[in-house]
Amino acid sequence: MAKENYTQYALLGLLTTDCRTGYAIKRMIDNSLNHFWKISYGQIYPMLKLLVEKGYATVEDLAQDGKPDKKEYSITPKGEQVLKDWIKQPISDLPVEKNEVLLKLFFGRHQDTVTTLHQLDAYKEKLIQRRETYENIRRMIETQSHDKKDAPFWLLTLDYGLRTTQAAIDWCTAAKKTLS
Amino acid sequence: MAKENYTQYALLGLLTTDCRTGYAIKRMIDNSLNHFWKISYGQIYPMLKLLVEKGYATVEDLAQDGKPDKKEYSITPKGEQVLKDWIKQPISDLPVEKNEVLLKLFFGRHQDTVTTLHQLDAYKEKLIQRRETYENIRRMIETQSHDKKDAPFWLLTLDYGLRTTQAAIDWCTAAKKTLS
DNA sequence: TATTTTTATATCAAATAGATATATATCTTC
DNA sequence: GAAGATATATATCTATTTGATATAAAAATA
Repeated sequence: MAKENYTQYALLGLLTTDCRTGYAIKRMIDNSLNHFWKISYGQIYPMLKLLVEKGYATVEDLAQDGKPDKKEYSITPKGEQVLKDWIKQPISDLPVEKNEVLLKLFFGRHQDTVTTLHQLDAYKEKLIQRRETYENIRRMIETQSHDKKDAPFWLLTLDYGLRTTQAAIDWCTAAKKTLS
Repeated sequence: MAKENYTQYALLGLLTTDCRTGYAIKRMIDNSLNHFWKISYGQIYPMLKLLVEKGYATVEDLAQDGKPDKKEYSITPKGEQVLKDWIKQPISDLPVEKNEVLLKLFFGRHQDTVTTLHQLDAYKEKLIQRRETYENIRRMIETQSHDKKDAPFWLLTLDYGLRTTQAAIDWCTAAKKTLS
């Protein structure tokens, strides 16, 4: 059986926001969905083409004087229906989240404790930075007066990122105590 | 630049435990490292071959009467050094953990609240099951008297899984309250 | 004016995910 | 005791994803 094609739905969903070009979609995902999604151009551009082929989106080729062409995409009613149908589908099984730090710690007996503690420090630092990023996104969403319809949902997903990141930070503190 | 080859290190690491066949490695990762790692046979078998080619492991072909051949792998001192060198490397940037439920919730305004609440229920249920699995693994590690050297590290990684899963469960509770 | 950053599209190689094929052994249930 | 299910074990294949690179012009900055 073929894998679920999440890319398709992510793009359709983003076309219902202000994102209309492949570049804008990439930026949006990297900046505002980065607590639960990522994507590459190698996924975006072929998929945008496919969406148009399937009639889920339309494209407007904007040839500007001198500038390179710009393609603005819009979701169609058919595309909106496909998006809604997917959203209401039962959720699939929980994915495994691969974590390099935990993989190293799992084999931690092969290393001296001091080095392991340094790595936990570095990990905690990165997590704290991530938490700050999330706080910034939250402030951005809360201050932007437009997008009133989307905002509550966006804040909920952010809260997920904040809570799980905080739990990971707390774990770092506890783990360091255990090891030293 | 080529991506870090974590598969290599995961296999070398597991060869320092009781796992000696591709099948045993797969089972171990699916059962005991499933809170932070996953792997496919398509990664395992070619990589085991490669480890032998590189001199990081040796293989013993056990042709049993009637039974299909069984290949038992052992890590070499060279392989152990490669493993240790990798473990001590600075950790890389935090990966993005893709989450289907959050992607749907992000586009939640396209759906009625009741359906969304049901999906949050289903998600919470899966998280609770996951937490139970982790508790079971913890009991297994704590009761098994062998592996005294590895046990403290394995319990630390489990604690990570328990804490972040609990945070996600708490988020479900809070999110449902917000939406209803 | 020169350099850097941002906007914008496109493609490629390597790695991963998930499924399937094959074959035997063992365990369970009728 | 036979049938069916589950566990052991290796191998391969396709689709998808990742991360990098190429290209080019506009806009911002120094």
